[in-house]
Amino acid sequence: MKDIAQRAGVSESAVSFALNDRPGVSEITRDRVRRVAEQLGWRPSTAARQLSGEGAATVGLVVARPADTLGVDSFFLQLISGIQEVLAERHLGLLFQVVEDVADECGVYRRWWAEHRVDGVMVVDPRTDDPRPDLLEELGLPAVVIGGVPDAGHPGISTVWADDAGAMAAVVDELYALGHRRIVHIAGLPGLAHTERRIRTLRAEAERRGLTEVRSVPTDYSDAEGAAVTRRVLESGTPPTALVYDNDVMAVAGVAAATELGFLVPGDVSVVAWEDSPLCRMVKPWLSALSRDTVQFGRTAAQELTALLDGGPARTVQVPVPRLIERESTGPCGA
Amino acid sequence: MKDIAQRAGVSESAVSFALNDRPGVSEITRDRVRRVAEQLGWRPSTAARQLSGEGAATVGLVVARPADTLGVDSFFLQLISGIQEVLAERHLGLLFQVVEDVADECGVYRRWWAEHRVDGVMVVDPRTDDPRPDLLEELGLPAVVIGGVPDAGHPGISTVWADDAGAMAAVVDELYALGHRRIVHIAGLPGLAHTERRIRTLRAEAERRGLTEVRSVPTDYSDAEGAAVTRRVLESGTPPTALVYDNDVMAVAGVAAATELGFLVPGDVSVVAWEDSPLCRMVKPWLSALSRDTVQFGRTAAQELTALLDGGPARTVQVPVPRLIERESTGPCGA
DNA sequence: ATCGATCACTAATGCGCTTTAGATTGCCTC
DNA sequence: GAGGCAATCTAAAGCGCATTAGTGATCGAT
Repeated sequence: MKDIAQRAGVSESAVSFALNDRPGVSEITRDRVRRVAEQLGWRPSTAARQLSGEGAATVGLVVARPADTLGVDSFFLQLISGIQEVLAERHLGLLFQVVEDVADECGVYRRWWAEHRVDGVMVVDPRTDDPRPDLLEELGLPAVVIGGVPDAGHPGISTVWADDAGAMAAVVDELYALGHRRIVHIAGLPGLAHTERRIRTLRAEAERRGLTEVRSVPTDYSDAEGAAVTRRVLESGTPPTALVYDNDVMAVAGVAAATELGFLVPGDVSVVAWEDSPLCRMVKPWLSALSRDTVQFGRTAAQELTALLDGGPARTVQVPVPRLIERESTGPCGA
Repeated sequence: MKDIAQRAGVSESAVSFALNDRPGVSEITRDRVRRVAEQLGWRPSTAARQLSGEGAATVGLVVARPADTLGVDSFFLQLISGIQEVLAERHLGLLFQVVEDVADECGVYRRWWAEHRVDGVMVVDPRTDDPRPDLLEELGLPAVVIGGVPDAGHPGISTVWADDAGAMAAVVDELYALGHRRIVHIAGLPGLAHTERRIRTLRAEAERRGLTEVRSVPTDYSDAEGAAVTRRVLESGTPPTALVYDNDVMAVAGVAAATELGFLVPGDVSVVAWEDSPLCRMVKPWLSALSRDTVQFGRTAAQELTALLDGGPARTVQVPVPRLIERESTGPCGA
């Protein structure tokens, strides 16, 4: 920057004004400085900038999942690439961290905050009794919760959410219409907010229709548990005629398990996967799935965060309800 | 830090000495300062630290793949979680970015370098005629190339690599032993170094054995192309009796496509997937796959980078050769 | 008893940038 | 033509830390 000042024949302050579109320099000087800066390939040192009051030009994302259950679904990378698109435009960096559990995650937030490493964070996998919003509010770290429930309790935190309840109701509607009365929901991790919401909605919908043989079984999202639970419920006295899996991986593993037990899909049992992905079209029968635009989800979340960083108010925005794509794994109830 | 100095009754310099294990303070003062710092939950501002000569305490990772082909395989998240493990110990952050192509990637490196944002980077998906090592060498940015070939041309850059050639040779060995003489390799992206290496090795192995009906077909790694190529080669006059897929996703899609055409796996055609993952055990038949410890791969790479940051010499380290796990999709040649 | 050396600590500088408080000039007004 | 004002620019301070050059005090050696 000293170089620029020298070459342009002005003071460093003038350079700062010129490059940050601040008043105090004439247009011709501004242009000259800009040209010199460009020519020199100058970029402001984020460290120096940050030290003098600006932000860190970085947002954080921490994922709390054990390594082995992390890579199985494509959700995260899709989400991240959506986030990136928006952040890249504004030259914001994404600091990414994988940890074991939520306690560690809180530790990371505290550290980032103390080190002034990030201007804001994106929180994924919101949970019931989640300590993170409280913490972030306390730290004063702008945040957007991805996939949470609208939460009036934290005025500084934005929420981007999909209507899982509505989607679950739609799935039950459709299965009911197909004649299914015994439905098992192979759910995801018990602590997650959207898992609980789906479970509650399923129960409510069942009660509304007077269905007694409808239930949810929580799992860890892994293919192994998906298959195991599938075997268990299908081998019970009165097996369900429809299975709803909370992710694509379990659905695929479940179909394989069912087939092995001699159950035809969708003849004997219908299957719905909550997350759509190429996977659902890679196995036969093709899986009916709840589809949403995960990349767009990420974009929306990042937009909310940048809005927050710009001093905007916290908002709660809803992304489109996941749509049920009926393929080959759902059909009329045969039992 | 000023607070700490005040509360401990010493100067800021003393605090700095104490907390950085530098000589110049007595052990009792050091302890006292440490206690106060801990009590206050103090963490050094990375920005300030960086400004006074230290590094950014951050390493960068940029992935150049279009969003939709990104999430399909579990490779990246596995790799990243391995990387994280090592970085977290040293309180190094991981700056992550997804871009469209290598040109953009180079732009990101230039920007990071100019902004002093990272101390080093990890390069993935090395290519033939890759511009990145040259660039990084020019910028003087410590780097480790993940999955490259040993490269003597860049003294400042470490390489962590798996012996794809050896693995391919082992696969051909095994398939040959099973009686297969017509083999098609459904390869990955043409520009990638390991793709080319696998293709070359396959050709060499074929020539060595006098096999004429062995070839590679490059793809974009997607399930769609995997299935399409599978259909094309199986419908040709003399279809291959063994297929080697460069990733798990294409292998699964390929098996589905083959089955649909009436080919039995492994009766009519054997299938090997290059990358092992839960996916390979989720479909029937279970896929024989080349397995390696991707998380460990990431750990090794991160260790090399930290060694480089500590001023160590650039090295070339090899991770274990992927092992062929024979499951149900390979068998004796029936044709 | 005096000098140099060692130890424990403090004062002051600089990293690269933003920003506030001047300084200088030209121009307008009455 | 003197005072005032806007426009354009410069000087200087400060962000939080590391580091270098100092400052006393204590100690052992002569």
